[in-house]
Amino acid sequence: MENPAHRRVIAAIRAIPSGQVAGYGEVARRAGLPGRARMVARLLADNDDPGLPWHRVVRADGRIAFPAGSDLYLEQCRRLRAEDVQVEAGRVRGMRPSPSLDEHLWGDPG
DNA sequence: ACTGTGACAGCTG
DNA sequence: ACAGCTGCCACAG
Repeated sequence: MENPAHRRVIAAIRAIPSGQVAGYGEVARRAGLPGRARMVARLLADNDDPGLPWHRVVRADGRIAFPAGSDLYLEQCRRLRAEDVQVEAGRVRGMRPSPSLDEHLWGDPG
């Protein structure tokens, strides 16, 4: 069964262009459902559509959501690399952790 | 209604 | 960058 909110999330995931990634919370936000990151995760877990680019959804810090070494982890890693996405230590390059208070106040000294 | 769990996020040390 | 804690939402028992 599918709710209107579910369709939004699925659409948001399908909207992620190849070679790019988005966080769970990001997807939820784009779907007009701020704070529903867990919902995105649940939908993906329940998802059956092989055409859905689920591999483009990662954690907010760019890390793969699966435990390192697991089948799904390896699969996602493989798919991302197939799209020329730099993946290192289970983490996607280009994503950066949320700015800490220090960096936010003082700025990045570089 | 309460509790436990999970493909999460944000802040703090 | 890493670990710990808290807040959050949805679902199953």
